[in-house]
Amino acid sequence: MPELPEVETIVRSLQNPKEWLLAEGQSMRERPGVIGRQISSAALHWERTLAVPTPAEFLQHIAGQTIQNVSRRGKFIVLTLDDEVLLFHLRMSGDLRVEGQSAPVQTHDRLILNFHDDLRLVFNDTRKFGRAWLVKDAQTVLSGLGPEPLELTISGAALYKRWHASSRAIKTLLLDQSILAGVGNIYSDEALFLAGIHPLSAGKALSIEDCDRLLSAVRTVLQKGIENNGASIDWVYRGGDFQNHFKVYQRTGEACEVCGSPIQRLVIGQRSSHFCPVCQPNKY
DNA sequence: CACGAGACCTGTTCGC
DNA sequence: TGCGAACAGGTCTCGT
Repeated sequence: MPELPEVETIVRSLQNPKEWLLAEGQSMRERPGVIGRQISSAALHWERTLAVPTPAEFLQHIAGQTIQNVSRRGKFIVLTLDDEVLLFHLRMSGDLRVEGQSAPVQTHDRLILNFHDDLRLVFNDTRKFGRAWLVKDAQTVLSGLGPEPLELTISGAALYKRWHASSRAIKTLLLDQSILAGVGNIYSDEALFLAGIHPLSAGKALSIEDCDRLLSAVRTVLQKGIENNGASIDWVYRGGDFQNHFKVYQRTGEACEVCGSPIQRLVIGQRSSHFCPVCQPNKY
């Protein structure tokens, strides 16, 4: 499910500033945040959800800690606790929700954190790919990530250095989290369309201008995704609206909004890629 | 070392 | 209708 905009949406809902909720006309009871809440106990229903430490150590260490902050790095959700950091990666089907402890446990709930005040935080993950880490230093988990695409510290020229050094398809390079953190299959396809770049283009075939334009396009689609609370497809992840703004993703055979050509689908690096053969001329 | 294929999982949809 | 194949927001690991 989740790429940067979906993860950002979840993080914002977990931060849940009171004023924002009131502006939306929602009460704390309907969309409670987790900052400031103290964990009383935890339950682990699928052991492999926990990357580190062991279940016994986790259950012992987590009890009594208060959530001091919630943030995002790439596609990771970072909960800062008193003594340690709890990180989640939702992978394909993970989700986090906050609810009362009397709510029924759901089929794919994998990890539950109970708070002292009758609320709980639940990690639900149908496909069991998601992971949680409880560590002293978040960097042990996050150190391999490239820069945040929405931060202004990264430039097209810096990406050109990485991309131009590779003969791999730019579609694959966009998914490489060590080059740029947070872009996934939906937003890479949408960004390549916006930039007018064919997904099979080799990194080394891109000019600096191409890289500038592609970084701008990545930022544009990520921002639009965030503004629309992410994308909701199928049964996974609810509340987002960006699926109604896709130009190419999962639109195989439909007419390109710009030129009318049928959108095509290709498998690149074992991921499906959607593109307009006319607006994104092949230059690899 | 860089790259691609397979593995990890469950659920839905598509084609015969 | 039934049943297997294909496919799904991601990333590790292993072999070449």
